[in-house]
Amino acid sequence: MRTALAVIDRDGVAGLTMRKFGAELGVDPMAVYYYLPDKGALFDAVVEAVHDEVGELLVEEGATWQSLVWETFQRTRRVLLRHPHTIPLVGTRPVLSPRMLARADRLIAALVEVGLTAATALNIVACARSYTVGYLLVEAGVPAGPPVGAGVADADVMVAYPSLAAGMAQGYDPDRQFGMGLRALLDGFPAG
Amino acid sequence: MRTALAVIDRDGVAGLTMRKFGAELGVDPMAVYYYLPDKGALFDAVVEAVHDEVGELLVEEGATWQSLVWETFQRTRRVLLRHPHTIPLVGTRPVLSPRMLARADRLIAALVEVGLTAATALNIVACARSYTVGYLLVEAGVPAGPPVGAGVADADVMVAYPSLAAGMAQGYDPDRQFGMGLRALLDGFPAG
DNA sequence: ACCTGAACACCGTTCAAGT
DNA sequence: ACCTGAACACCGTTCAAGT
Repeated sequence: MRTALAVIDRDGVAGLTMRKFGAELGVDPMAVYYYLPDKGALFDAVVEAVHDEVGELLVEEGATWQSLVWETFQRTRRVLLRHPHTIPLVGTRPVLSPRMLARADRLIAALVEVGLTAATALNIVACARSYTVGYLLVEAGVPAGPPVGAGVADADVMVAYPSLAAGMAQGYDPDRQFGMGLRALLDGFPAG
Repeated sequence: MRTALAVIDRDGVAGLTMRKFGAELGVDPMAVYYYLPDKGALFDAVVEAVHDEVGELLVEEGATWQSLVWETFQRTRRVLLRHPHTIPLVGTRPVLSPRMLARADRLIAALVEVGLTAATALNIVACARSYTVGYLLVEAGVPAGPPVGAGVADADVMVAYPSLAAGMAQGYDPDRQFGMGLRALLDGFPAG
């Protein structure tokens, strides 16, 4: 699976071919089908490998549910930025493997331990996860299918779309913007 | 483009083939290339058609920035639920057409009119959009590539993952959960 | 048990040719 | 200007066959 992830990082998800994957493993392309039922299983394995890279939080003294959720999804973002081609896969393929479920279970358990109900914890995690994946998709996601055509020149934006231009005037800081949204989501939740 | 969207709604994005698209139009499959440079352009046109369906808000007396953003993304969700196969496309292909930019510009302008700075308006819209797309991706998104394998039976979840099971005990209401997260995002934003 | 290789039914895209 | 059809270089997957 490290091989599959490496191929995706290098060539994109369209570049991960059953044939190429076999070749990369130094094996007949079709040998892969002995271990994996189809290409979807290969994708799911890659998604799981990415989640493994996020790893698990250890709950420190004085942790709050806000700090746990914040740290979890900041880490998630950092990992996804290292594997931008996998973002559509991660957002799109619900992997329900035992390892994945166990990890989710431990996160919910940790949040319950610091005072949340299980139902609230699940709500917050689901929303924060949606926000994170959605944000990464537009921040760093590589378009599905062929590349997108050229956009619009900056000068055009300034004159034709004044409000947009005004909003963008002081630049765009993804780190800061992602953090603002995640912070807002946590601060605004009727949970504490 | 209505034809292309209809094909995607029926057969999924993998089912929208340049060849099938031509056939559906009653024309030689390759005739499409006279009008569109490649398949990416076809995807972008579909994304634009979906955004057109969301339409535009009219700003009523007494509107706040919260009510405008709320209404915008509730509508976006409703439209995406009608075209679930397009969600990965919408989340993934940044269409910067004049029509799209003009619509974004008018939304920002409306938010400035009710008291936000342009920069803040852009931040909020970007975050709310990320949240919405991310949420829909897991709520209704159809996995990229081949279908995902079978998950885990409910009974297994109960015994092996107790915290997860406790959180899910009172059921899952996507409408309510989506609304909670969007509300939290708006309430928590340091903007008012 | 594990791998091979031919074959099937497709793709997106190019390009010379038609009207 | 607009459309056709053959061709190219690929795909994922199946399956009989090898060791």
